[in-house]
Amino acid sequence: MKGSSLPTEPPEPLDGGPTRRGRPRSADAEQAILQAALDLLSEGTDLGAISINAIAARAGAGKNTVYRRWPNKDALLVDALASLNQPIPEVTGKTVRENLIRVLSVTVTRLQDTRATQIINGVMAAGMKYPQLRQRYYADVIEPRREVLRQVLRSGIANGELRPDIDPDIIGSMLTGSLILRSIEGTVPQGLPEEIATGLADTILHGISRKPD
Amino acid sequence: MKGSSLPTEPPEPLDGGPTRRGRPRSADAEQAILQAALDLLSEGTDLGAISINAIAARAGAGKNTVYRRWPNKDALLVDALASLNQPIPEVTGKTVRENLIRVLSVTVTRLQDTRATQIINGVMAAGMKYPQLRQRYYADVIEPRREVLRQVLRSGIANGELRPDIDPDIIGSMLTGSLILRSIEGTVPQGLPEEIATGLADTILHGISRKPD
DNA sequence: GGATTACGAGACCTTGCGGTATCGAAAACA
DNA sequence: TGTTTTCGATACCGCAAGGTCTCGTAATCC
Repeated sequence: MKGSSLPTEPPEPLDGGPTRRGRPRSADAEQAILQAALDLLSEGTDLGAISINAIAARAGAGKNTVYRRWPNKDALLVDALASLNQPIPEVTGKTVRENLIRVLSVTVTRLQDTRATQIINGVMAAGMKYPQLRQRYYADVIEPRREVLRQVLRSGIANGELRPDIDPDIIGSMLTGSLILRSIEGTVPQGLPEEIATGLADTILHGISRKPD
Repeated sequence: MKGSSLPTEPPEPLDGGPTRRGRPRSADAEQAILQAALDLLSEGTDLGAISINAIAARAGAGKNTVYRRWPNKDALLVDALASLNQPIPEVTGKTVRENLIRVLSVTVTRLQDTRATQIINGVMAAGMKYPQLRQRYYADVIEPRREVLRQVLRSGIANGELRPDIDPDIIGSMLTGSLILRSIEGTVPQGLPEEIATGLADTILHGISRKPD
């Protein structure tokens, strides 16, 4: 199991010499293959069960065309997931509450998309079998968003809106953990993302205790 | 893929007639097989990659001995997971805070056990490939504990300790979701379970906003 | 046109799986 | 002792996967 983008990859110059002799590689085929892999992922098939045959067939490509670009299945899946990157939410609100709601709304919206949740579960399912894949998904998709969340909390501490003794990591894990858990369980709340985000934000901001003493 | 404990299972009487003719089945072998399955699970291998061959070899048993007891791999894994059941925490505290800390402490302790977390991740990884297994794990292990948590919260609402407008399900998902998420990420906090539980409980009870206005 | 490379399709090989069958030995009962 | 059942081990079957190779064809450069 070798990763992609290793220096030892002769069959993927595509850029080195400006002069290529024969028929050029089809960028369309490349995209079709990546898209087919994501399609299969989003259908809930677990990672181990996705076959190169199926990907090639779905993409209308030959297995040859796949293996000319990626050395093995792992590398292909890693690249497919990497192409999922989505814009990170901007936090331009005035208050921590506003920013929390904004960030959480994006996450809720994302999780309400069946395709996305299936892929998330699939990646979780990758377990140790595809450690690179999971690692990369975390680094590329999860972590940047959690960092935004942490940043919101830290700035809240800095400007005095939040208690200074809280741990942004823990708060972040409570907020996103709640959503991730419900995603895993298949019980993602289906209301308006803003309302759900608002509920979470207000809960974590003000707590659940009746007496604010 | 058939489940276990179906009525249609002739090759597992073991109790019916008090008189069995030949050599009796070895209870040791049965335990060894279940234990071997759990061992492999706890080593992080994902469920799909655990083979009957490996289980039998690890248990020092023949495949025959396995298939004489379980009709197929699914049934064996389901039984293996079922043998993991642990006592549900009792909630005998006076206040919601006490009970929350107690319940969460048990969960933290459990997640701090590498073996348990590996198995949890493995079950998550089962995804749609072994729906029965995941279903049963949820029903037998996860759900009873979440129900205890919900009960604590509901009683807190009933006796006025908690605001009446909160949703116990959401609060529960924030608390356990935080821990599950960190378990998945491999960043389970390693301090004293009581301290970690206390931190979570107080956070959710009093919120993070500075001014309790 | 000729050389070269990529194309889709699919045959092909090896590997490993779940599951079955067969082996001789061991443990119980009659 | 003889019968029956289970034991561990292993050969075997059918299947599906990853990966390689070979087709005839299409696109690009010289």
